[in-house]
Amino acid sequence: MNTRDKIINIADKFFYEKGFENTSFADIAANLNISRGNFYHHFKTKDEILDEVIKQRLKNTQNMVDNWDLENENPAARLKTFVKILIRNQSKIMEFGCPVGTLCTELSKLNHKAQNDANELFILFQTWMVRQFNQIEIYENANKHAMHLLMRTQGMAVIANAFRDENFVQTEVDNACSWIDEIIEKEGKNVRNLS
Amino acid sequence: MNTRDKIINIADKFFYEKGFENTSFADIAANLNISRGNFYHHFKTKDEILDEVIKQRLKNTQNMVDNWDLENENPAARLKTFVKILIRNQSKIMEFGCPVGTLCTELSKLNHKAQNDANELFILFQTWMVRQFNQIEIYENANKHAMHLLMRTQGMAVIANAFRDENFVQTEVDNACSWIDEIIEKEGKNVRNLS
DNA sequence: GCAAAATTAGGACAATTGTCCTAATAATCA
DNA sequence: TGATTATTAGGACAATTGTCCTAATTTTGC
Repeated sequence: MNTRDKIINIADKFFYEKGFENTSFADIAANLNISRGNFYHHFKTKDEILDEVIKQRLKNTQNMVDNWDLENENPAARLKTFVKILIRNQSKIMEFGCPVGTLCTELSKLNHKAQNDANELFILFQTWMVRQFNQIEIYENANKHAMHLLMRTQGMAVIANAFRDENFVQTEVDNACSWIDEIIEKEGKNVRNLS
Repeated sequence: MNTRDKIINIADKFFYEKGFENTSFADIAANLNISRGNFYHHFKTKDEILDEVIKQRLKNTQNMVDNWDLENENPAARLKTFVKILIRNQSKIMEFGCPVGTLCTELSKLNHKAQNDANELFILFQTWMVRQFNQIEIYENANKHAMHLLMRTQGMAVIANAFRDENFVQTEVDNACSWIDEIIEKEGKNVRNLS
């Protein structure tokens, strides 16, 4: 891997674990055993690194949801796979929160110009979930349901991070999965796309 | 108001709006027209200011929920008053997120020693909500329900902050209020404390 | 194998950070 | 009033920040 990509990867990790503002060039340089001056050849500013980190996250996230489409037979299972991300990444989320939510929250406080770019990560999930609801012919409330699931996962991540309670996460993931079943039972129409 | 209290108040505001790390002594001093060196007489460290800010928030929050107890006739109305904080503080929450959630999130990334103190703000709400559920003789699931409502308000705040969508907030507050009604209808027993 | 380009190291830079000192001023109380 | 205490201003301090320069080194392409 070239130095540029190494910088992006470590920055991605540190921005998540320590926060953007609280991660310095020195932190990244020390971790990669490169000199601080070396950065300027690859990135003109720290903000430019952030831009690339967000771009990479967007790409990785898109790949992830694309795989969810392939790996699951129906929209219900896909939506549950989304919710269960809280279980799969449980330890990291309990330690550092949601990578998307905490970044957006921080950039909002910093009034940072990359706010909109970071929000695209949310919008990616939102758009993908709307499509899942549409596939079972839920159209009118598709966006509301997508936002609701987005809201729940963010709430779970914040509380999981503060309380560090595994049982809470499991309970709320189960709740959210039940909610998905209920909504589909009530509003879902396209039976071919249901299990 | 004395200088010490002025410092705490402005720090409280700035820690919320700009974040703890991103608020400097210089910011506070400039806003109060006092010299930077003056701080040391009142607080030995920045962390000490944070401690006082959290103490003040705990006191104010306790007063707030105490008033909710007096102003509402039954637990259902009280719990809804809690949820509707998202409406009452809508513009601030859309701009800066939830004061409790964003502080806990930031302190977690900073691995700051005041994490547990900040979490007490969450616990205050949790404890208060458990008491509301207990009053209508919901005991077994009281804590799960309290955590659920805490989770929902945090999720709403994160999404409201990122999307800045008033309709979303209104819709989800309504959803949460409906959820309260449903739970009470299913599990509530003490009819004297119901409307 | 040599010239051009890409990459890196090392450090200078001005600005800002939290902390802490000293001296001046204001308030308090006998 | 005069002495003591509380409060404040102003700046020093070492450390750290992001930025940017130059010179050395490595890689690349002919």
